Amino acid sequence: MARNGNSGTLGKAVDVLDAVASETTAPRFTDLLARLDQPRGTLHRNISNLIEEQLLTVRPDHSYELGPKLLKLAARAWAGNQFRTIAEPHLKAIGEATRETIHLGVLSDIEVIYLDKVEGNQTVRMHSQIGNASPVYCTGVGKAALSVLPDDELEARISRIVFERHTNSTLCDGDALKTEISEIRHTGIAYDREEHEPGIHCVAAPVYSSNRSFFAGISVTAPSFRTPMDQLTKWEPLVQQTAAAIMEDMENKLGPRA
Amino acid sequence: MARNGNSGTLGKAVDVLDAVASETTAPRFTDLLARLDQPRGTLHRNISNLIEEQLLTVRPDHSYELGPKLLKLAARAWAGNQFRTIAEPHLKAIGEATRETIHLGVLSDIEVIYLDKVEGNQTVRMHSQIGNASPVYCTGVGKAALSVLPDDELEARISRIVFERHTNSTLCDGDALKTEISEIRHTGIAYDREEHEPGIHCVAAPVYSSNRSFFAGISVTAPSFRTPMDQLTKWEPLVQQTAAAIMEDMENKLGPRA
DNA sequence: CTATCAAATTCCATTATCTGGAACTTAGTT
DNA sequence: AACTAAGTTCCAGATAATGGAATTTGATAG
Repeated sequence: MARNGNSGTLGKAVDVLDAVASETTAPRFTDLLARLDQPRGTLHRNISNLIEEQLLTVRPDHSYELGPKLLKLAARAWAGNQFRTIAEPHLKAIGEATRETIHLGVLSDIEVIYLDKVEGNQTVRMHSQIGNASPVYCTGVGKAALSVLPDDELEARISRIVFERHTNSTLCDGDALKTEISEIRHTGIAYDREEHEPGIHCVAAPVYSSNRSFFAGISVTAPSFRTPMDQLTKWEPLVQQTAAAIMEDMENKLGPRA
Repeated sequence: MARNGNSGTLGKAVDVLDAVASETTAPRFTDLLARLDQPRGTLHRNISNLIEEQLLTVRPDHSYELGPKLLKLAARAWAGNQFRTIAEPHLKAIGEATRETIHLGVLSDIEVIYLDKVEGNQTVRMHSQIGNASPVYCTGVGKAALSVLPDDELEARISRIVFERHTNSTLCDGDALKTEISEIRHTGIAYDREEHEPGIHCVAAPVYSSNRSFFAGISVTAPSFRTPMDQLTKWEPLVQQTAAAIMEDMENKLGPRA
């Protein structure tokens, strides 16, 4: 559980933020001390610096919370994100075509971070998902993005995964995942067959640019009781076309050279 | 324009993030070099470290963009934010009562960072505002929060403001602002009379806890063509009651001691 | 295709900053 | 009031950041 060993001063500081972020309940000093093997003095000063920068906040009971400055930076990160901006109209289009939820996610080490979400049904609050990170191995976008990675990178990342069972369809070992990835490499389509959340499945396609080492994906997500598997299958071409259209826009807008 | 002088290694790194965030167009290395007086070598390594931590991303044309990791951290920061969680039901309630847009913002130096937003009319995308930072001197929430600051803090912060005219009602000097703050201190209500955006005005009340040095505010925002000033005036008690209710909840849930 | 100039990246001896063990202070408990 | 656990401060030593200069890369023009 101890997530440590990031090098450099900045790395240590980010480790602290990660530790605070990954606790479900706001940690106190001792909790962090136990979790991150940084010595007392060091940890204390790292925390003080983070508080100084508004990246961390102290609660009245001496527990720590991520600071509002992160929200400010993230708002800019979201608005300024080039890939997201380019993809946006395409996501809206496929959202209207399918009337289901569309996700745009980018690969970040062994997680998928969602950059955007278009709802078929507009009742759910948007921001509840933006920025959320999910494991690669049990999401459509994650597997799609993995499938376009060069072999050595794929190996390296899979070896770093710590599998956790989310549903009884979750692929829980590296070999099963590798087998599925090689299929996805042929078909160009990835499925999440209720592997992350029971009752939810999706079709996904990769969106990437190898020479920019950029790996992402889009997906159409639906509840399985309402939208059966064969409907997802019918959406395959649409998902692939949308992915292709986004990649084409990227090539054009970013210039054809690497 | 040069925003520099933050001390410590982490401070320098955050300066870089701030610089990238505050440029409207993604800056390249030289742009940052000019903006932040960090020497070439130093800046270069700082940038590399930030990229390593996924807090910054390089675009194909060597310009820099804030990284997806910020979105991940911000999603946690938002979800875990204690104040926001406590305020949420109250915001919903006043949102339903007024059928207008409700903002929850927290004071961060001389800016207001919006923590939450409840729409009267649900067509606008939620996340477009979360995390957005606005100047203190021309927003209702900003002025409300300033009004509950101790005198010395108030002075100090006002002296740091660089006023910029947003509309022709914007208060553009410290004295005008101080005069208005002292009125707000009596009434407990702040207005933004189209001072930030033309056609938009709002009523706001402070939400704070001096002994926790926590300063924030809530506001009801409306387009002036649809909702005239005297309607805002009628909402004064409601806004104050909501603010009071949030503060009471905070006292109860955080424990009465400082 | 090659020359030219600007921008980006690397290098490394110096030095400031971070490190971390231990002593100290504060808060909560029996 | 005494005790225990949690949080904070201190400072000599080690490490990682600094920053000027040299090198490489890349864009633009001839």
